Amino acid sequence: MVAARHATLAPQQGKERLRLWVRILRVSRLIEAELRDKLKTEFDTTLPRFDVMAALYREPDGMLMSDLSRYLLVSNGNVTGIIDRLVADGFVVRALREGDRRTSVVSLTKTGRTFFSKMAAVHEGWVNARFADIDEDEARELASVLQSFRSNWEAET
Amino acid sequence: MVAARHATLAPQQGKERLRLWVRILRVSRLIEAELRDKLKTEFDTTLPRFDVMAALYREPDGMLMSDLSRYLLVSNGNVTGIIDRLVADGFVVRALREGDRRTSVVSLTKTGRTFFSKMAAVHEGWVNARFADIDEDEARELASVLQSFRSNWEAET
DNA sequence: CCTAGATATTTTAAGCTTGAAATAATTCAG
DNA sequence: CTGAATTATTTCAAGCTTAAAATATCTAGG
Repeated sequence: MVAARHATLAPQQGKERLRLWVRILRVSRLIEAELRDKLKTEFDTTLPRFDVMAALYREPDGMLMSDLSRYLLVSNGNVTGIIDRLVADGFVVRALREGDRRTSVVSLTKTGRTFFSKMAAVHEGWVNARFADIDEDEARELASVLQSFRSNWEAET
Repeated sequence: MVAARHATLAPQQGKERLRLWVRILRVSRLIEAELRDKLKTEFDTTLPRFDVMAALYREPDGMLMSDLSRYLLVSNGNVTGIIDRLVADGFVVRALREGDRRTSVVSLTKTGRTFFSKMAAVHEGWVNARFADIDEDEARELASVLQSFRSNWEAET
């Protein structure tokens, strides 16, 4: 009977975890869609640009292209294009780095910092409003589960 | 003093919720990246194609393009392209619908159903393996928080 | 019947994304 | 010192994605 129990129980657990994943994905897409829309209409920018600027905002001394792509979990070539456009718009500069001519350090311009800091404040408001229904304890616990999930991931990989 | 307390406490709460959002986003991107990679190497397909096929698999009688895009939370035009390629590969058919020549009903072909059902089983295994660290209770609670989050969303919107 | 508005879908242009190939520069074993 | 391997980035082709415009069809009011 053990085998039989396995046959019915294991799939059940599997479904539960699959369901969790589907819900994480759905919630994250819902919110992303809303943020994308708001960024577009209120700041005439995109989510990927916001993400890149957020990363650079945290590093006033700039980042290498490879640091950016690793941090944002996207490919190298992807970052190149986004940075190209941000440079064209005057929000970002590429600086040559003394001693290693392969790399360039990208960082926000003054204009970029000013623009992003305005955007970040509004963005935080949007997120707070969206998550207002989730109470503090739940938010904290949920965040901690996700955090440990990610730690395990990085330990395994 | 109440005002002063607000001034320090409210931002703190805000940060907590922002952090939660950032973590949801990160976990979902980590997993998506892994699934994309596995789908590519093991089934020579993509995540969007998988998503479309999953939706169609649940509806043997087929779906309208607009149902698909609403369900998947993506734009109309987006679905058109993915379906075009799935049709070209013989996984999906468009059927004219009697009585309304604007619409077409898309559904999986026999080949498509067979292919997807193999893929789905393996996919479920990947997700289970990934979420193995999260225990059942946590998974259930997390899923329920996300579910009610989404319900609230849909009620508000 | 006719046409104005609504509905379903496709097309388009611009930007995002990936993985792989190409370029360029650095490092290090011999 | 040299050249083979490594590292950092860009380029490329294909596919994904969106919002907006274009098509095509349907529905209803007059």
